[in-house]
Amino acid sequence: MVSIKDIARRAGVSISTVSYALNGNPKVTEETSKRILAVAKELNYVPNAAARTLKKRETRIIGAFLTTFEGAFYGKLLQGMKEEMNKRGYDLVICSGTQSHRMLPEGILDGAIILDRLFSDEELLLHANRGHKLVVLDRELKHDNIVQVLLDNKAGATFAMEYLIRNGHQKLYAVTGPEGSFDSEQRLGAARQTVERGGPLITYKEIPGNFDKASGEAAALRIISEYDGPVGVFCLNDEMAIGMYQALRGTPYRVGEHIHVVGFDHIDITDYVQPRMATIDYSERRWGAVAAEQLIKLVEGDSSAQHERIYVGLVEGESVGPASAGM
Amino acid sequence: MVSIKDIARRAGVSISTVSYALNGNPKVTEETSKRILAVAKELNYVPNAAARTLKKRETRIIGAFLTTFEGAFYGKLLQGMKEEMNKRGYDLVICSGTQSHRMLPEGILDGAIILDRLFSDEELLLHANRGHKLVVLDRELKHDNIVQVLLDNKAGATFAMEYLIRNGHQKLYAVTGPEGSFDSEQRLGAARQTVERGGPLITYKEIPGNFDKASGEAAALRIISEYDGPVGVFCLNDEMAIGMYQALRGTPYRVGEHIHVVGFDHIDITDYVQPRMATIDYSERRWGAVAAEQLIKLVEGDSSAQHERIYVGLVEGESVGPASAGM
DNA sequence: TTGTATGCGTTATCAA
DNA sequence: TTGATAACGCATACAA
Repeated sequence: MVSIKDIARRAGVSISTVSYALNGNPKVTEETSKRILAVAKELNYVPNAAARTLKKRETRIIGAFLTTFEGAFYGKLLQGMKEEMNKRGYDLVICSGTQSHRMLPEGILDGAIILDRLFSDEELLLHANRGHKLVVLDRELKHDNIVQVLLDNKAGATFAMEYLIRNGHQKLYAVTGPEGSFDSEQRLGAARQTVERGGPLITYKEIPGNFDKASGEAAALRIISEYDGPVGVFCLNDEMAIGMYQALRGTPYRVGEHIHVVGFDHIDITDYVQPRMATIDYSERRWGAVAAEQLIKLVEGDSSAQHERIYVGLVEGESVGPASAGM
Repeated sequence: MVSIKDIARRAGVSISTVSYALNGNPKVTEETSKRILAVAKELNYVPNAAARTLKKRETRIIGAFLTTFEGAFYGKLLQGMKEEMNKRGYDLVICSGTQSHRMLPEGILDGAIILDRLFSDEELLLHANRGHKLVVLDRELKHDNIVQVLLDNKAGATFAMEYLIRNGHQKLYAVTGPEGSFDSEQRLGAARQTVERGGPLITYKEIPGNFDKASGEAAALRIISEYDGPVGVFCLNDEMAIGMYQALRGTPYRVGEHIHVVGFDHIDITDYVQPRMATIDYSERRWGAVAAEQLIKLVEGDSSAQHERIYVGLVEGESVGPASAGM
């Protein structure tokens, strides 16, 4: 391994001069600097991160923590984060699993973005108390070192339910996400509120789901078994709505005619299915970028770091028609 | 920040004793050790990674490099890697983009697994020459510090093409992956060989694809436009085969009757589509685990580290029927 | 069994 | 403008 000491010897200067030159400090002559840089390149010098970190107490690496690498993978979200980070001179690494949590307190990461319910509130607060900077995307958590960047789930769920009601639907269902999911609970809360405001004629049932295709299929079967006229179904994510489409394919029940469906997330496939699926849209990429931006502010001590909300919108589709259509 | 110095002071011992105690060195008394550990816990001590790394020249962190976080994301592969790594006391982080390459030479990573054609051979060899340990999943590269863990693409492609030929197909197509893709090139090579061995009656065409759904759709249109009897199509990955299914849905051409399709990868959806898709199967998880295992061997200087091949198998499906079916 | 002292590679203070 | 030196937190050879 080649260190600044080697460069110093070779260039006939002291290590401090080398350090200055490598860091572009103007105190050192253009001349010397040039010579030193040349020697550095010649020797294939690469700075040692551990040494630098030990001195400067920063790594310029940010970690994003996920529950798992499998399944729906938030690709655009991570990509949005990465691009924003890189733009600002930070690197992003994706981590998963309890074992990797150590990287935060050990000082390998300058900060972390959390999208992992298995990372407990208590542990996060512990890290925050030790001075580590965090952005949470999956919970509400108050601390000076924690910023929340949350999806506007309530607005989205309200849009979805109002869309069904506006189309005349009075028999409503919601297919939920897994227990403990922040997104699911927020969406569900707003859905219930919208139902309450909808008047006494509305009936509303909740079917427990899991945010996966299988639970959407199961929900479809349950709805069919109870069917006695057109219903409006708010699937709390698109994945389950797709499952519902698939389960209905072999039956006499048609989406947008008998079963009216709204999803959430606007995943790619919703634009291609027949009939086109109504869903709630937001920019995953922007979500990531905003999270990155706020975290870097926190890390750099910029006091303008603050909680952010990611806005959502309704995408209409033929998966929802007037209630009269299925009579 | 609390260091071993603080613990030493508080426990009334020297820092070396603390260091010994924390590292479970039997030289220190049960007594003292207990006291020191208690103090460490009380002060919420966490070792400083930078300092430890500077001394020991290892981080116990491995990086996996991907081209992008978006799109098909090798979830099971990464999960397989992660589990194997964790089992052996290493952490895995996922990286993407040129900027993050620095982590290898700077000593932040003990080794890396490469699945990113944008990481050039030259750069990899450079790192290997500096003593860094690598496992490549996406190319052949010879170096003492590099181990290859490659899918048996040739066997897979051969299985796929032979399956079509065995079913009597003589008009064959291959829909390729993007240019420069190692997997695509290997599969294509084996496909051609199989065709040559298949005899003079066979016609064979290649349609350039991109490993995505859209190019599968495009390929379907092209095949339809040339249609004059049943054809066998080897899509070099499942994604494109799914695209082909979709494009065919609105046409009079049926999969497994007019257009006979084999994919590659055995992604989940191939089991659910109608008709069930024939494809080439392998364990992504195992691929990851084997890569992790070999890399750790390299890192730890175990000379038994060696190139590995991940075996594949044919999954039959109704997407391929006898050639006579579509007459 | 415990303590003293040194060095890992870098940054940064201070003196020359 | 450059050089000598201390310090970051830890591991470890050696001394006590």
